[in-house]
Amino acid sequence: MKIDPANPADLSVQIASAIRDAIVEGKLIVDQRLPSEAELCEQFAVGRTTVREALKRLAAQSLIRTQRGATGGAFVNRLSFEEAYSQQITTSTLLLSMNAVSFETACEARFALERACAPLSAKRRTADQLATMRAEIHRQGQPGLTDEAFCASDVAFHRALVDGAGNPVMSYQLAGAVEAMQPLMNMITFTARDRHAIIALHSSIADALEAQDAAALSAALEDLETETQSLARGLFAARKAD
Amino acid sequence: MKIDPANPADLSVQIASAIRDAIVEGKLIVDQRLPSEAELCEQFAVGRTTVREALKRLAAQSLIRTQRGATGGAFVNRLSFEEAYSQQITTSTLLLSMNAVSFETACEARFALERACAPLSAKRRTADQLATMRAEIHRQGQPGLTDEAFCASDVAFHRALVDGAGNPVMSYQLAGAVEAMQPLMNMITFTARDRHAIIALHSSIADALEAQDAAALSAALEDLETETQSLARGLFAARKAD
DNA sequence: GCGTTTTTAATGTCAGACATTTAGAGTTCC
DNA sequence: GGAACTCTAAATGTCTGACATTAAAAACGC
Repeated sequence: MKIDPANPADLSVQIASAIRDAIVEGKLIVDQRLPSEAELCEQFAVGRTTVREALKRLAAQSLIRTQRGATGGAFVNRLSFEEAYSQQITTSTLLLSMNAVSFETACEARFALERACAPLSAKRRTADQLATMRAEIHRQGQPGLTDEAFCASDVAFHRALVDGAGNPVMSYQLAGAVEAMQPLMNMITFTARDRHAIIALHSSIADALEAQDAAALSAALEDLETETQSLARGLFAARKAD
Repeated sequence: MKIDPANPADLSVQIASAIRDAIVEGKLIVDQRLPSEAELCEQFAVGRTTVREALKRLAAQSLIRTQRGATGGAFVNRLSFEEAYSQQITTSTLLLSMNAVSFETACEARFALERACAPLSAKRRTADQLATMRAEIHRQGQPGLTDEAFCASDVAFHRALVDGAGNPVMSYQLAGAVEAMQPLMNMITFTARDRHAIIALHSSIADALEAQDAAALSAALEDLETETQSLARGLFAARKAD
């Protein structure tokens, strides 16, 4: 691992990058301890500040964790699905909000991806996941529920559907797509009639899943997308007219 | 934005977290300049080192960028799809390699997600994307190609397919799934016969895409998954027998 | 006016000190 | 001998002050 002092890029960036590469390439393996800050200073011939800033960069990406104390130090972190989920969700959410992605585009992507797990979810969904979905449907029907709570429940419902595929990689990839929709959905105000329509479609989805009928599930998801898109279109058109 | 000095968590983590929340909640908007390091020191009543480490954490997640010079400082960064792609790819790759995800699981997720864009790609693929895919197919057929180069070309082929859906959100979500497969695929040694079979399936995919036939595209993708899975199963079984 | 130079306000890096945490070795007391 | 306690050492976390570097803006000279 070497850095180039003549490189115009910040030293801490170069050091972080060198260590990251070592991790990605498997030269540093999970739970292995990195040299102490003092040793890294010597190795790269830089001050401690610089080394520390490099380590903070890696810590921010969950690539390493640090521990204080006598046997402490920086260790290569096993990136858990949990950590990766939450990072993905923040990134996806910001990506959508900062790039003015249209509701239509985001919605299309989300439903396309959800339909991808339909066959697997139909085959593998557990009773537990089904119960979660039914519970969320029930919650969505309660009077006095705020729009925000309704959307949150919607997200929970869809996450259960995705998790039903029983494939952690897929759950991870879709977490971002599903959760990042919430702020967009929150922009919508749902009338009682809108909610009723959505709840009915959610019920069809749950029914199809219970019957393990992949075709019905896909169809129901498609209907839900159509409904959601037309709902949004109507609302944005009305708002524009104001 | 406040921090709690009594909190056992590191101050720099708390500060980073406070600023991140402000960005996510929209209190700090894109391209807005953050207070200078000195001002942040005062505001949070901590040393400059601490503030700087917090800023480095945010920079590592591409939430801010810094600029030196008189009018410099830290600015809220517009998270571009490009940046998000590459972050997603590193994270996905590490996630798979560190959690001993089986080839089967990863492969299933990837193909399920790719089938999700089949209908859209069939509708929207550009001539350019089709040409890229044909070019990659041609490369894959060249003799003397290393296994690694073959896999890289495979990834390029599939990315073109995904991009064909013309939905940046979907491309972003799938980038991780497609690219993270490469290291796993690299573990496989392809016989000439294997390559021939894969190239034939790639051609069917390109043909279906050219004809804008969504059903044929889905079927071809399914065949490719079956082929890939059986190829891997055969190889792992053989290796185990050794 | 238009180059050139100087100033200035930032971030980047360094060195040294002290605070805090934690494991483990050592010690004491039953 | 074992349990509780103390001490020590090694590591990260934080603070301070200094200097280097960068880049824009202001001042200057012509």
